[in-house]
Amino acid sequence: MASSTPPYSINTSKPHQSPHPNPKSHLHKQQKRPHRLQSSPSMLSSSSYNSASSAHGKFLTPSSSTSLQSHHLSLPLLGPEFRRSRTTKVISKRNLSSPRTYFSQTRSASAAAVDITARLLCSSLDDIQGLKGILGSFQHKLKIPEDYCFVLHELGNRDKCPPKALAFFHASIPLMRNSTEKGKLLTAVIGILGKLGRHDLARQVFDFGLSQGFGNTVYAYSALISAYARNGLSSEAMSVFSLMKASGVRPNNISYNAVIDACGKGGVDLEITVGFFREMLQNGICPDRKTFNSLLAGCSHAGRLEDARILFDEMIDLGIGRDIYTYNTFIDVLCKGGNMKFAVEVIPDMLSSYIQPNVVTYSTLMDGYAKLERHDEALNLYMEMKSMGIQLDRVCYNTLLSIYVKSGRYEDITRVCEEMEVIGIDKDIITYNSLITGYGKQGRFDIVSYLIRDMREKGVASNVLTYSTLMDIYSKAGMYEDAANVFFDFKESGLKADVVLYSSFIDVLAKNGLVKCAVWLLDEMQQIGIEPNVVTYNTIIDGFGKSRFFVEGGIGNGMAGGKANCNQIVRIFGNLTKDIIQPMVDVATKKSEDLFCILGLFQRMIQQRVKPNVVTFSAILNACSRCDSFEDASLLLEQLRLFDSFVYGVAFGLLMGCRDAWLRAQSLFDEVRCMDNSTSSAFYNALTDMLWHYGQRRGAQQVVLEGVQRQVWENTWNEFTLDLHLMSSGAAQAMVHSWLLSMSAIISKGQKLPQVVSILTGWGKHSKVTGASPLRRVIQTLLNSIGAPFHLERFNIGRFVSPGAIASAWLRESGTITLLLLHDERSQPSSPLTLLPSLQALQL
DNA sequence: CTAGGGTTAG
Repeated sequence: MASSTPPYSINTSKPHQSPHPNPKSHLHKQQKRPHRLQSSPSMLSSSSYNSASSAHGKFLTPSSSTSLQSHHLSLPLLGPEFRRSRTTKVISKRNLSSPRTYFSQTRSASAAAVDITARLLCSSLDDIQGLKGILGSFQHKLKIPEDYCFVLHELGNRDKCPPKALAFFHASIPLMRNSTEKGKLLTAVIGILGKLGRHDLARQVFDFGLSQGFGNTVYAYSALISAYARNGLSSEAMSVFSLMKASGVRPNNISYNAVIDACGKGGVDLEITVGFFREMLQNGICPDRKTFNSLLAGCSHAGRLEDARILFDEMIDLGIGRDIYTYNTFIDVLCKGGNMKFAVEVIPDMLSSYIQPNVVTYSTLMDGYAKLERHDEALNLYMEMKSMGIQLDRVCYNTLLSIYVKSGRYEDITRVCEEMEVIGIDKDIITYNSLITGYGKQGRFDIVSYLIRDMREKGVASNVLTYSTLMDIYSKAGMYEDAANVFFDFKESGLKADVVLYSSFIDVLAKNGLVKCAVWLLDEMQQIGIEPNVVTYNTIIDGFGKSRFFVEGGIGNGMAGGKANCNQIVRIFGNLTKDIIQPMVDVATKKSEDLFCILGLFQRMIQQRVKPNVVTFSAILNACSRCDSFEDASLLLEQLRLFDSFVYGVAFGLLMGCRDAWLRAQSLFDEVRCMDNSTSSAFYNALTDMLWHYGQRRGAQQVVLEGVQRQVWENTWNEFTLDLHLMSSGAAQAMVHSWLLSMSAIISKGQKLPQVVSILTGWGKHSKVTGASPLRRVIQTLLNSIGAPFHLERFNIGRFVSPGAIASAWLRESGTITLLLLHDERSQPSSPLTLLPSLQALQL
C-alpha cells in the first residue's frame, strides 16, 4: 500500500502491556487479537508442552538470536555449574517435603496459647493496659517463643488488625530471653504486617529490630522483602535485598525467592529479575520449584509467553518438577495472551501428572474468557467447577461478579452477594469496587452510597481504584460535581495517586471542555512522578471544544498561567451544576487557547514517547469537527501527520475531496474493522462527522456506507427501519440520506413500502436528561429541512415514523431525489474515476 | 518464598 511504516503503531493496548505490533498493520487491537501467538506461531503447535520438539536446554546455552526469538531471554540462565552441583532428585525431594505450615504451628501451640488468642481477639485495641494484663496472666503458661508466634499468626489471620498484632509484639519482646527468640517474633510480625498490607508498619518494626540489635538476620530481611513483594513494591524489596548484603547478611534461597517474587509481581524488567536468579546460582544457592514458579510469574506479568513456555519445559528437564502453582501460573500466561485454546489444553497435562485443577485454575480460566468477552464460556467453566464440587473462594466470587458486571447480568450480582453472605465470605475492596461499578452503571447511586457506608462500617479501606471507579460512574452519569468531589476527597485520603486516577479526573474536566485545567492536572501528575499514558492524552484531546457552560471571567483568564487549584475547580463545577450561564468574555479566545494547548500536547506525547492509537485519531478527528474554522481544523489534522502519515493521508485526502484517497481509505477501513465494534464505530463516527461538518457530505456518506458494509454499527440498516443510536450526528445524517435514497430505489423498482417505515435515534447515550437526545434533535431538523413526512411516535420519542404510502408519495415527488443527493464542497479531480461498489449498489 | 479477582480515552 502507499504507506511507509508509521513511526508509531496504532493500537489500543494497555500501556503496561508490552505490545508486539503486527508490523503489517497500522491498527491493532490487543484485547481481541492477542499478539503472543502472532510473534511465534509454531510455539504451541504441539498439544504437549514438554514434547521432544520443544526448546530443550534453551536456558543452558545462549539462544541463537533469530528474529523471532530476539526479544526472548537469550541467556545462559543456568550455567554448567548448576547442572553439576545438584542431582535433580535432591531438588525434587526438597520440594516434595511437606512445607512448614500454619497447621504444624497450630499443633505446636499449647492450650494456653489458644486461650490467650481467644481473649485477645475480643479485647479492644485501645486498651494497651488490658493487653498487658492478659499477657501477664498467661505469661507463665506460654512457651517461648513458639506460643507467642502462634498468637501473632492467629491475630494476623483472624483479627486482621495490624495495630493489635504490633501491640502484642511490643508487649512480648521484653519476655523473650535472647536475640534469637526476639528475632523469631520479629520475623513473625513482619510477615503478618506484610500479609495485612501494612508494609509501612513492617518496615517500622524491622527498623526497630535493627536498632535493638536483633534484626540483622537473614530471616528478618527475607520477611521484609516478602512483605514488600506481597504489596507489589519491587523497588523497596530490591533495596532491602541490597541493604541485607551490605550489612553482611548472606541471602539464602528464601531471600532470593522473595526478591525474585517481588520483581515478577512488581513488573520489574525480566532481565533484572533473571539477574537475581543468575546471582543466586553464582553464589551456589540452589533454585527450587518456587524460584521457577516465581520466574514463571514474572514472565506472566511481562506477557512473555515464549519465555514462560521455555521455563515450563525446563522445569521437567532439570528435574524440578511442576506443581499446581506451576500449572496455574502457566495457564495464566496463556490466558493473559488470550490463547484460551491452549490454556484449556493444559488441563489434560495436569491430570496426567496427577494434579487436579483447583479453584485457582478455574478462576484463571474464567477470567481469561471474560477478558475476551466470552462470558458464556466463562460461566460454563463456573458450572463445571460447581459440578466438580470445588468450593468458590473470595477471589473466584470476585471473578464471577466482574463477569456479571461486565455482561450486565445485574440480577445475578444480587444472587452472588447473598450466596457469599451465606457461605460467610466477607466482601473485600475488590468486591466493593466491582459492585460500585455494577450499580453505578445501572444508575443506582442509592446503592452506591450504601456500599460506601457499608465498607466504612465493615472496616474495608477504600483504595485508589475505589476513587477512580466512583469518578467514572459519576462522570458517565453526567454528575460532574460529584465526580470532582471524589477527586478532592481522594486528595485528603492520603492514598497514593496513580495514572488512572488522574486520567479519570482529567476526563471529567475534558468532558466539560476544561482543556486548560486538564493540562494543569497533567502537569501536576508529572510533578509527583506519575507518567501520563495514551489514555490521558486521548482524553484531553477529546475534550477540545466541548465547553458547554460559561464561567465568570472566563475559565482561561482567571487562572491563566497558574497551577491547578482545587478551589477554582470547585467553583467552576459549582457554577456548572447551578446552571449559571454567564457570558464568556471571549469564546473564540478560549478556543484558540485550547487549540494551542492541544498542539502542545502532541509535542509532549512525542517527547514522552507515548504512542498514539486509533482512539487518538478519533479524538483528533472529533477535535477537528469542533474547530471554528477549516483552517484551524487543517492545522490540527496536520498534527496527525507526526504520528501516522498514512492515516493522515486518508483523512486529509477525504477532507479535500481527493478521489484517489478512497483506495487507501479502503485498506484503512479494513484495518479498523479488525478491532472491536466500539473502537471501530468511534473512528467511523469521528471521520464522518468531520467530513460532514466541513461540507464533504458525499464523502461522509461514502464513509458511512463503508461502515455499514463492514457492519460497524450493529443492525443499523434494515430496508425499512434505520437504527441510528450508535451513530454520531454527522454519520446519522449521512445515513438518513442514504437510507431514503435506497427506499426511493426500491420504489422505482416497483416494490411497495410496508405499512410503516421508521428511524430510531434512541434516547441519547450520555444525555443527562432522559429524552434530551441531541441526535434526535439533529435528525428532526434534518427531516424537517428536506420535508420528509416523518413524525415522532407518540409514546416513543426515540422513534420517527411515517406511513409507507406517505413516504412513498414523498419520495416520488420530483424534487425529492435532488434534495437527497449529497455533494462535496471540495473536490479534486482523480485519475480514473471509480464509483465505489457500495454506491453502485444503491444506484446513486 | 510460589498461582487467580477490581479502575481510565472512543
